[in-house]
Amino acid sequence: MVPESLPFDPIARAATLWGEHVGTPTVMAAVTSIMRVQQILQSAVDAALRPHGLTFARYEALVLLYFSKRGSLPMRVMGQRLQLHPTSVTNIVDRLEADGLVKRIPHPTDRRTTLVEITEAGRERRLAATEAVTAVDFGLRGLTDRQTEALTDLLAKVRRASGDFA
Amino acid sequence: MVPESLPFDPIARAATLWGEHVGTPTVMAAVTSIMRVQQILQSAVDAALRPHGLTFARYEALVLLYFSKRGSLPMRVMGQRLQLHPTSVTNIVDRLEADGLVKRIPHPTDRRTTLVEITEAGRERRLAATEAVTAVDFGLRGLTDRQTEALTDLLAKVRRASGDFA
DNA sequence: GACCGATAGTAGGACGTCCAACTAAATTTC
DNA sequence: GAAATTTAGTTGGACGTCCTACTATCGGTC
Repeated sequence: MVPESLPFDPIARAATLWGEHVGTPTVMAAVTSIMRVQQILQSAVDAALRPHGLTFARYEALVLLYFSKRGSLPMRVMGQRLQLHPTSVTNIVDRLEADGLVKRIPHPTDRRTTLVEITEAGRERRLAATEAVTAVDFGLRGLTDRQTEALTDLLAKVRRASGDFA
Repeated sequence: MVPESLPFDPIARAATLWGEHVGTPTVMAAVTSIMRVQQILQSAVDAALRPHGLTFARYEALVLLYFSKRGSLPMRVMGQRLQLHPTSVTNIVDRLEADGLVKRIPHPTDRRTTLVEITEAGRERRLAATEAVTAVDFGLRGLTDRQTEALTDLLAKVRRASGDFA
């Protein structure tokens, strides 16, 4: 989440904080930009979802379950797909369940495993929320399709160099 | 913060979650990549700072104060420079003060204002922490200098289109 | 000089994320 | 087949972020 108002030039932040003091200025500018853009995106999506009583994290979980074959997944798998710590999954499922959007059901054969199943209310909520998310252009309208692809490619290089895509 | 292990291909996440269901696939791939890279960077910096008893947020605050002219700033200004909600500044300063790295002092003329001043211990901590942060290459070694600049430029376009750089 | 809106900061609460430690169950090892 | 190891999930605590609501103070207006 980011403050609603941004009463200054964020570029000044990078200069003030990093300048030539820490690391390569070029690198730090990129780091700061990524941090900032992520904030912007997160904020935009959360704002769109708030009227629907969802956060981005919970929306992602709902979408994940919706598009799963059986409408249910083990919590462990949810954590893998959403790149979340097991405790974060517990937290999110707790809240979704409290809202009646999903429910926990025991795994038929593995008693360690808990399946999370999307409810009918959850399906309806996802539909409404998706309309809101679709209406957000994610502030990426500043880029052409080719530039968007270029951005993704550059970020993919970073991820690869960081051992992502394990 | 991000889980230490990432036992799957994050690209699959974008496909699973978004596919052609929400928005333009190209755009969503970029969004997902930004979210992910931010996670990676945040995680790398936090890991480097943990041995020094700092988080990235607190480190930023410390650096900001260190490079200020008088070694002190009003909390309001800190919030502007760091793009943080006033309550987040309160939180961070609380913790830094508890560690003896900064201290609150009253503003000489405006009694509403609280100045936050870096202590000697704070200066020493910043130095040690900066060495740790400098050693992190932020996973951007996957890019050449030119590519890093290209990345920053693309992100700047996004920020501009989103009304950043107010 | 007395209001009254704007400003600085804090308190309390929600949320998402992590880690460490724990329980329960399955799997592997011997 | 019993013991050790691994795996699934939860609990409790820390942290950072936000929002709403509040107090204290400043400044401008009348």
